[in-house]
Amino acid sequence: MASGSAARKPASEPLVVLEEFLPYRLNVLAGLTSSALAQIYAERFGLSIPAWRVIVTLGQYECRTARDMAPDGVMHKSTVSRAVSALEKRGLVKRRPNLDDRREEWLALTPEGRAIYEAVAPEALAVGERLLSVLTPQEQKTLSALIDKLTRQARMLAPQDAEGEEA
Amino acid sequence: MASGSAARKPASEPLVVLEEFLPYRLNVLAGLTSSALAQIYAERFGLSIPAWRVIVTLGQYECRTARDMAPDGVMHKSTVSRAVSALEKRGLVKRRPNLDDRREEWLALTPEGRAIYEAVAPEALAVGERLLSVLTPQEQKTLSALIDKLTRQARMLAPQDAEGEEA
DNA sequence: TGTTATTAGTTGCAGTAGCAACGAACGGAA
DNA sequence: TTCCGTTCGTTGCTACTGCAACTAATAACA
Repeated sequence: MASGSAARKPASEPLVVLEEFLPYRLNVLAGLTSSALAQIYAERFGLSIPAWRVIVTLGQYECRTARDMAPDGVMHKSTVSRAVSALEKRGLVKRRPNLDDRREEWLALTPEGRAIYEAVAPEALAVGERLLSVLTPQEQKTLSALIDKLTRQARMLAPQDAEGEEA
Repeated sequence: MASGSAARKPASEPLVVLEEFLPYRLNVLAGLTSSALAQIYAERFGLSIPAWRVIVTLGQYECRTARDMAPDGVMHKSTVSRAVSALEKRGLVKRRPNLDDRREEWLALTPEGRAIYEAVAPEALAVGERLLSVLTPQEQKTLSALIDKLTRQARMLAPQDAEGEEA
């Protein structure tokens, strides 16, 4: 009886309280920040998340694809491959064969690609700063250290590399 | 010239350093923890992430679907709908019409569903604890508070609700 | 040298996500 | 009651993701 009030009443022994479960909370937070960022690079520049990462990486260095783009297994190599293809098709990235090792190819931003980079990057940074603005500088340092610790540990617990999905 | 050494050399003015960019790091961490968790509920129990969330929520309360399952826009309602359908088909969740409002339906775990819940939950918790084991209790408290702060802020910056994707 | 293992990158396939449109049911106001 | 706006939930469509299999090139070793 009293069917209505049973809805939110906890069951006898809730083994996991989702709202307190760290992986869940991390995923919610990561998803929200992604949404905030996606507004910028997706809606306004037509970039997917992998494409955005490629652009930023190439804006930072001038490196080669796949393994360099996902050195820690953050992106799957097929993901990188497709992102690069798309960017090349749009004329934002250029491939150049590596004569020393013809399995791989050097990637670099074209002038158009760099223009986009220089337009997106500051806005993305601004979002990051707006996010962090609720933390004191000290808290930001602490957070950074905690994330590093957890990431190291998570890397040990995860299959071997792999990433993606949510939880 | 010296083409090889240019690969990792930073460009003149790297506007964004991906490895230091908070949204990126959050996503990497969240992805890694998801992978660790997925090993359990996906490979061993055949549950998708949304299904896992539904199971846990129903193990915690005895609530109704969709809006209750995603009160903060963490999951899209279509995602919840499909997860529930799949779980119902497997006999892990049962629907019961809500006579007070026939738009919605009450959901509850079946005995089989609860059995799975009681098998998965402790293992998932263990993964969470193993993750947190690299932090002191004090650090865990701090982290929790920081995540809360950031989540609140991110919720303000994100479109309106929405979630998903990565970055 | 030849043989085998490893690595960079691509692509077919299948599963899954979100969006948007839809139907059904409710609530409020005239 | 009727009409309009809102909400719960489902479903078609499309796009994306990861996996696994594959090619091509290199490395390691006998």
